[in-house]
Amino acid sequence: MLSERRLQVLRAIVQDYVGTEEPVGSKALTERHSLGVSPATVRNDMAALEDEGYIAQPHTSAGRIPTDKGYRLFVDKLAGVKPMTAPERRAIQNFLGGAVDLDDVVARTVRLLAQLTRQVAVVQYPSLTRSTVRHVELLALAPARLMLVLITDTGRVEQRMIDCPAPFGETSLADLRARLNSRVAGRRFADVPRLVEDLPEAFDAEDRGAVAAVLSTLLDTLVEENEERLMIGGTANLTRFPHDFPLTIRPVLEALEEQVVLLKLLGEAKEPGMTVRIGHENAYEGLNSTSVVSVGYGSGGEAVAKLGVVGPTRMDYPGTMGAVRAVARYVGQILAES
Amino acid sequence: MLSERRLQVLRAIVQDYVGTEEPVGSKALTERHSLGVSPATVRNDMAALEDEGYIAQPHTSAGRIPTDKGYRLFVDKLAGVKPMTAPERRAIQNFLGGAVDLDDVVARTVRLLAQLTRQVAVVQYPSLTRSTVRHVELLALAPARLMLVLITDTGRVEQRMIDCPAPFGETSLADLRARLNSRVAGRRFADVPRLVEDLPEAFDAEDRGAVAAVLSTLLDTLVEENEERLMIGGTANLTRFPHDFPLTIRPVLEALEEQVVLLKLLGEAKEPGMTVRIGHENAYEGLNSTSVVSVGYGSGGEAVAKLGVVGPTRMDYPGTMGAVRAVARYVGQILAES
DNA sequence: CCTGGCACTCGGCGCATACGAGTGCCAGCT
DNA sequence: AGCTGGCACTCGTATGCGCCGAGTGCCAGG
Repeated sequence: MLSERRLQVLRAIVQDYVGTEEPVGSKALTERHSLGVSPATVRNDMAALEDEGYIAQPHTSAGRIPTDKGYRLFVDKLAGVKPMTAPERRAIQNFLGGAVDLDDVVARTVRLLAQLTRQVAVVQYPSLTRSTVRHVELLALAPARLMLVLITDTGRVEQRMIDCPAPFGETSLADLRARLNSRVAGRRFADVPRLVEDLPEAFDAEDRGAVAAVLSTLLDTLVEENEERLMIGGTANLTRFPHDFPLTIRPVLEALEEQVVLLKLLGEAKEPGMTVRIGHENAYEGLNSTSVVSVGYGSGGEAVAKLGVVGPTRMDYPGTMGAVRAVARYVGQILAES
Repeated sequence: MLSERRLQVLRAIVQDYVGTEEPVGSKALTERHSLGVSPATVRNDMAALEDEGYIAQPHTSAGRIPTDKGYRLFVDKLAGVKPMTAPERRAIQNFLGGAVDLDDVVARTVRLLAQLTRQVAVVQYPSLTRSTVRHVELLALAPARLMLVLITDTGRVEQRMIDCPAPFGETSLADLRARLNSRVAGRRFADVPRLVEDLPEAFDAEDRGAVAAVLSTLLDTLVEENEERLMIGGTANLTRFPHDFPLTIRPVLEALEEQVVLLKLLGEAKEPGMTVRIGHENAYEGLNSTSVVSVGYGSGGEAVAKLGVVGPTRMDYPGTMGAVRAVARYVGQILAES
């Protein structure tokens, strides 16, 4: 176990390194933080911390920088989450409150997160599976061609074309529309398959084919849309670190284009709280020198999607986590209102 | 006027520079291109070209690189558009043909363009104003609360909430829905305002308020959606040029985040053909060392939106233009079919 | 267990040098 | 008149060298 002072030394190293972006030495530490001991003592502590793998020196005769393990300890034990100030909260609320539709909410959230953290922001669109159905609409575009429109409580709209095996009368259509809505409106997507199971039985034989087509399209839509969409912003922030730069930026941009990678990344965060993945903790190789801070957000008590930021492992964790948490909360509020 | 040979020299310089990314000297030119004259002669020609402003040297005693003006001449007079090969065309068609909905079409188009050109691709969503209405749907979510869903012939769907001044009966709603559709279905968005102008008159006084609310929301939607959306991809390609890099990449990423800038950029291309904006021809300062190749695309004969790529001025213009044109064509086809 | 002192390491920086690609110009040739 | 070979010149880049200083590890003493 590390002594209290050694933890403080680690904390000081992380803070200084994050601030200056340069390896930090024992002397600088004692000057900038009142540890109450001499540089020599700090040197001993640093040697110990290095033995334990919390810090490392880029080369002999240079200061120390935190390792992933060091950041991990810092995040878990040494740093809190820095709450947003009241004016910041107000600004967030105002900015998000001005959104006109779901796309706009997501777009604003991305911008906001990127600005607050000065890092790359990633926001997942509210997922279908965990939301509920607000309305299902069926339109006859042609006698045997329907359009299915699905509206969620988060304001998302999905539409699909349906080619029916046989023409479908206007009254049957109205009937189906009414029955469908009475069964699924207000229900969770996950429950829909069970709820519509026996619907075809209520119809004449001649219409059953069409009803089945509609239902299968509806269920398909629910499944397909699990390949969820994301919005990304703040990539220009990647350029804030001019030196280590060409090495790290390339793979990060590539990762950001691979939505699959990103979705996995966000998806990994299973627990209700915030998740921080540091450096090599990220499964994807290109993100080995970045950290990902993510959290779920949702309209009710339940998370419907995730959002987060991607930045260098050398990031201001308390501040970033504070911003991420605050934004997630307010997006949740906005979604609940609309 | 420049002699024929001098034009060939310019063409050779552009080609070599694009290939090697290094200033090209007189000797290398005579070796790689059979110009039939000696380096000394080429030197004279290069001096002349430099006087005219078509090429420049980064520093004394270095080779020459084309200026924006040089590229301009190259694009206008010296280079054609390199057509795609048959296998490439097939690959494009297959890839785009697999799309399931409009979002997917746009997403695939972006990926494709980025891959083909190895540059940053920008695709504008098909615009509302130039497209036609496929269907307008009205849903009663509550007695005095409606949802308007607008479906375009390009498969785009827009929805809006409407709070009515007074409750709106189910029969009136069906009536309005039918009247609306009979008037605007199949018509161009631009014509909609004129077509619905007198609709309120067909309704009882008690319903007119609600009808007016619906119409005004509909018209708002048409206008608002002129703030059109874009999709971007291939930003990782920005890192293909490791040296001049930190300087150019930052402002480009910033520009790409400013949708307004991009929309303007694409919007500038008014003519039917392809537009190439080279370096300083771009109004936006951050893009002064990049070129933008853009073209309109659309389902019918008419362009409904634009797409293009952003890359360094030192790009393979014939190849890029070929790819952009081919992709635009096939996207148009796909949209027309669906 | 902390501290001051001391020898040592090693990366970064400045400077001087050498190299070579490329140029401009000129005199001569066709 | 235009092309060519030759030549002196420029200047950016690469290379090698030496210095400097931050930072370390270790040790002896408080």
